[in-house]
Parts: sequence; structure tokens; C-alpha cells
Amino acid sequence: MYRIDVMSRVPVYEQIVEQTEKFILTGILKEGDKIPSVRNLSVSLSVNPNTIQKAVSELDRRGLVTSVPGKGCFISDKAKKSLSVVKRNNLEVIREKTEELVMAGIKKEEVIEVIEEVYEQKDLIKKGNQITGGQGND
Amino acid sequence: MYRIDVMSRVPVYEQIVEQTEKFILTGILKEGDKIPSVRNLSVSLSVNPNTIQKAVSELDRRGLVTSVPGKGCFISDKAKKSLSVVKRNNLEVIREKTEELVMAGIKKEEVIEVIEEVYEQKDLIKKGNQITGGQGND
DNA sequence: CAACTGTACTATACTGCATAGTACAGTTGG
DNA sequence: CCAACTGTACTATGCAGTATAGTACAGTTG
Repeated sequence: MYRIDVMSRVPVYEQIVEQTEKFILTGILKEGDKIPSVRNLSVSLSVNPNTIQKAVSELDRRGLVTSVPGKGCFISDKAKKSLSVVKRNNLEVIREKTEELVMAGIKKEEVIEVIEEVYEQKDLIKKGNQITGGQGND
Repeated sequence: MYRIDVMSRVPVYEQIVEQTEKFILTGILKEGDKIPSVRNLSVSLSVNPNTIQKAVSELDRRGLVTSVPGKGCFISDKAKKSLSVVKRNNLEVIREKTEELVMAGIKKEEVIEVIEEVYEQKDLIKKGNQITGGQGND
């Protein structure tokens, strides 16, 4: 489930937070689901328990999970919705990156095309799931 | 000219690199221009000379400046062009951020609008400069 | 009760960033 | 030539963030 890149400049605990967010957004983890235990994840990812716990604490702080001592850690009720709100910040990042592209002389059409591509892929996945799997790509 | 945010999580030396790149892209620094000396910047920004030099070394490593011992540090001949090539990586960042927005359920139109806005502003600045002419910055 | 869960704490080590200070070499203008 | 500037190199120190190791306590479950 989780994939840790020890060579990354992104701290391990942050990678776990990010991936958990992604799992929630994509529906791999749904509201009420139990996430792997600290010690369990620690072993399977070969990461120190404290590092895992740091990630869990952060997820808790963000209101994405609710920890129950003795039972486990569960995805909060409105995790997906609140995540969607937070991810709106990505628009600001996109704005900044686009401003640099403007200065670099990259044409608007080229940026728009990237956006279109991503949203096209989304539609393909939707339709692909409805009809069948396995089709030619370009 | 330069502005350092000591509270930022971005290292000071990296801020200097980024801002220098921005100055090159926007034309504030042109090919052949001399950038402030290490000791000079060190004083005016209240930053250790070694930190400044680290930034200069990085700019040199990226081929954006050419250092001449005894004379100074100058913007390389094809700095702007090579920078434009590098900045194309922003498209990948935008792709990733857009993918997250898709998962968060943000509509394509909202993303496109941000792109449009940035490029509109560019046009406004262009026209503004044609009318008002040169302006003095510091 | 044993085995699991989350949580808290101390201690250690490594890394990156920034600082301080010193030193050497090349260029320039008086 | 010399003083004052330029870039560059090096060692040493301090600090913060990350990750590790180990221990401990409390609640839940079969």
C-alpha cells in the first residue's frame, strides 16, 4: 500500500501523510476505515515506530484521522471533504508555477494542454471502469 | 533588490538562487550584468558570506553565472535561454498538482481560469510598459 | 491474561543550514 | 607598488529537523 522513498528529500513521515491523503482522495481509504497500526506499518515499511507515529499525529492534527487508544486509527467522517477544501491551495501553487512559465516565454496553450490532458485521463478512467478494461493507448 | 525571508522553510541560499533566476527571467539582470559581490550582498542582506557563496556556487553549477576571481560574478551568455528550458519542468509540477485537484473534485474550468488570469496579467503589463515607458525599481 | 492498539518520554546520531574566522589568489585604481 | 576590492577554499561551531532505539503506560479484545 504505502511506498517510501528513503532517497527523497521529503521526510518519511511527510511521505506517509501525503500518501494517506492521496488514499483518502482516491477512495482507497474511506471514512471509517482503519489504517494500519503504527507497529505494523513500522515493520512493513522498515521505518521506526516513532516516525510512523509522527505521521499519524500530523494526520490527527489535520483532522483526517481519529485515534482510539487500544483500538486503532480511523479515517475521520469528513476527511475527504475537508481534504478537497485544503487541496484548493494547489491552485495557488499552479498560479506561481504558471507565472514563472510566463516569464520563461512558454505559451499559454502549452500549459492549458497539460490541464486538458489530466482531465481527459480522468474521463477515460471513468468510462473505462464502466465498460471494460484493456484498450489501446496512443 | 534581493529579499530574504528568514522565517521561510526555504534555505536562504536557495532563496537567493531563486530570486536571481527570477531577475534573469524578468530582465532585471541581463546577460553580462555583474551581480552584487559576495561580501556586499552579505552585508546588505545580513547574511553570512559563506551562505551567499553557496548560492553563487549553485548558480555557477547551473551555468547561469560565470565567476571571474578578482573581477566579479556575471550573468552567463545564454542564462535566460537555458533558464527557459529548465522552467519547462514547472509543467510537470502543474500536472501533479492538477491530478490532485481532479481527485479533490475541483472542476477543470477553475484550473483553466487561473492559467488564463496569469496570462492576462502578462498582457496587461506588456501594454502598460509600452505606454508609461521605463520605471525605476530598487 | 496475552496480545494487540495508541501515546509519551528520553537519549542518541546524522544531516543540512548557517555562522564565524582565516587564508590565498586575481584585478583594479590611485 | 599597494590598498582595496573581487572570488574561492578551508576548518570549526552551533542549531534544527529527521530518524533511530529503547522504555513505559493505558485502553481494547479474544
